[in-house]
Amino acid sequence: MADKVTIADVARAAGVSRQTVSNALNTPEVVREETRRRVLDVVEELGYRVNQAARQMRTGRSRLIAARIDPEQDGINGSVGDRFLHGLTETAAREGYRVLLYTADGDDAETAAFDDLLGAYEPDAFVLMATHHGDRRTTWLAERGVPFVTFGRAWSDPAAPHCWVDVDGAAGTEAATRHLLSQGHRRIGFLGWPKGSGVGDDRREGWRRALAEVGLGVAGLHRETEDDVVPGEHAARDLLDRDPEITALVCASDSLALGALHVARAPGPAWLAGGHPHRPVAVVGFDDTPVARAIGLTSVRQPLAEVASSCLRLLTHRLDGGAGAPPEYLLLPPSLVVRASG
Amino acid sequence: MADKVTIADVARAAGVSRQTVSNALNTPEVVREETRRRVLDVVEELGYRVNQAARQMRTGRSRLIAARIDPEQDGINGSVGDRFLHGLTETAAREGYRVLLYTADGDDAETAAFDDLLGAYEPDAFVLMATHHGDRRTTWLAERGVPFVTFGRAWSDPAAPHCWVDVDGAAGTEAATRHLLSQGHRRIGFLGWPKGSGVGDDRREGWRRALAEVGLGVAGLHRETEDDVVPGEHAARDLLDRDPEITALVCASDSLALGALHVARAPGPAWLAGGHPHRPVAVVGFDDTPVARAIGLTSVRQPLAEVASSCLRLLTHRLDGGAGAPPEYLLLPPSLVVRASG
DNA sequence: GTGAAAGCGCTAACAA
DNA sequence: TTGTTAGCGCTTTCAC
Repeated sequence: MADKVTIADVARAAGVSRQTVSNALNTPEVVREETRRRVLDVVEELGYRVNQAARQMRTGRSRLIAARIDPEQDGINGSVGDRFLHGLTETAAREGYRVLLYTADGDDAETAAFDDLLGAYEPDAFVLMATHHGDRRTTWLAERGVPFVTFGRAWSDPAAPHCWVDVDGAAGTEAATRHLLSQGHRRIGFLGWPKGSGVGDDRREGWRRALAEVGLGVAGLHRETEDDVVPGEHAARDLLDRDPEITALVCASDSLALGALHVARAPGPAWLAGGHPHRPVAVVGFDDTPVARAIGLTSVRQPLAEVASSCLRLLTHRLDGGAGAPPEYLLLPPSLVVRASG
Repeated sequence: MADKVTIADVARAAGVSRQTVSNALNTPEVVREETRRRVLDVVEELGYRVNQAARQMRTGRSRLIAARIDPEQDGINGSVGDRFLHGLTETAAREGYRVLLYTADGDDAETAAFDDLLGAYEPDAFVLMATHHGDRRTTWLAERGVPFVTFGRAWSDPAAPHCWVDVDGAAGTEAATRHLLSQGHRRIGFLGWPKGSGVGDDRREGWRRALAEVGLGVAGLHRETEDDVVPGEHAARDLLDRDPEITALVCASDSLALGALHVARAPGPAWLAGGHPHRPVAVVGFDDTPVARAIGLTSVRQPLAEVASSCLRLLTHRLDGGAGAPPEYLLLPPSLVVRASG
């Protein structure tokens, strides 16, 4: 283990007091240029680094940001969270923060994790993913005045009572639908999640809007189901069977889109488990997961690195600057990645 | 922010000294049963949690384990690291540790990250992934006496100079090859990475072994290439074009396997970008990524949750118990997930 | 079995 | 502009 260099060692070597070293590092403008240089040189030379634990005891700030790592659900959508986490870790490091991981299954388990973490490691803030209606996590944190941002808007309270960053899902499905319209498709279905989920309703809305813009209705053109491959396949089959005119499907996720592809391709490739010959139908997914890339699925891509850096920016702004300022929020545009499937 | 409950609050409420509270929590056997009960009741009641920063200052232990989060490479293989990280976080929490994330691009950047982290947050240990020949990270840590485990054996020094957990890749490809043999395939090719990578050579060896066991040679039956879809496709085409008798391919990764599938299926599904009609060939991948599941690719699965928990067990054993004990290591068996592709 | 004292490394407040 | 003092919450040491 490398021998620990403390602020006292630096002070001694530079011939100043410990406090001056601290000032040179944390409040440089208060130290004379020459002194500052000398101190920083010694810091460099000795390889001194401030000890977080000691600093935390004094300042009450840990420079730790806590984030949950999801169990991969179906493994397809899971990649979204992982890309986000990566972006968060990178941006955080640049701002002098580190990401602390935790797991939790459900809102209540997660608030319990908050409690644990705050008691022990005292993270300065939390970054939450996948906000939803009636999210108990945000109220728990807000009640206790713990700083946090969410990836996902404040669905329950659109008046934005907390910081959030989100991607405009409706704009994504709208772009997807317009793309299909421009390809000549006139009867375009939608595969989504049961009503009541903010994200799902938002994505359906974009599709509806794009059709409405060209005077098309949506009656009988959509199905709602659980977000997984097999349910997606069933829903797609049902939809296509009942309406022979449908030539394209917009899906709320790549999982659903993959299910749709199982029935939408003619002839279905035999090795695509459960594939049944059907008529050719264009399919667009959502999230641009590795699976979409692998199978040539057109998909709506979320700018996850940008979402992550924005989350961190809002957070540091709040942490380092005005804690009293009104919460900020940010809606980022997605992009459409066009591939062979549509 | 929840008001902080300190050990002094607990001591006061329980009518004992601070020290007794500390003992009741950390050295229960030294406190009288009755006192211990009373203290623990108050701890519960007040929601007291030891402050890590303060404890760390005293003990020098942070109960933090640092691990790298990878940028998703091609997005396919990336899922391995993410599943591993998840397992690590879950097991760590059960053992009273938390996972601290960092990113780094290359060995040298990673050792720089070690230096930063050790100076500032003082993680108790590191968990490294993807060890390789001449790994500068392990020597850096070993030289400084920093505890660590690796997911991936000590390739450079098989005498096991450090703790590691790995999956028996050769056993995986051997099982895959045997499976294909049992299906009647007699001429089975291999798609892998350039020689010299520990993992790649290991996986090729399993295939070779399985063929040797039934008296088959490997001359002209393998290709080495970069671990990505397009190179995999080219290599597969080359191999299949030159040897018309090959009816099955074992691949060192799902990325390569996906590339192979682009040429191995007849007729290639049109929406699989770049697909060219070819004769039908069975394909087996490695890692059982979400992509494998999505496209029905038979693949070798690594028990990542078990790898993660084993890593943590070796680590805590070393951390809490004998730091002087010889390094332990563990080779876990993979399993074959059979799907439509082979 | 329990309590008092000391100090880990740092920085806020104040004094020089 | 620089130095001194104090104390964050905890546990190790030693006295009782």
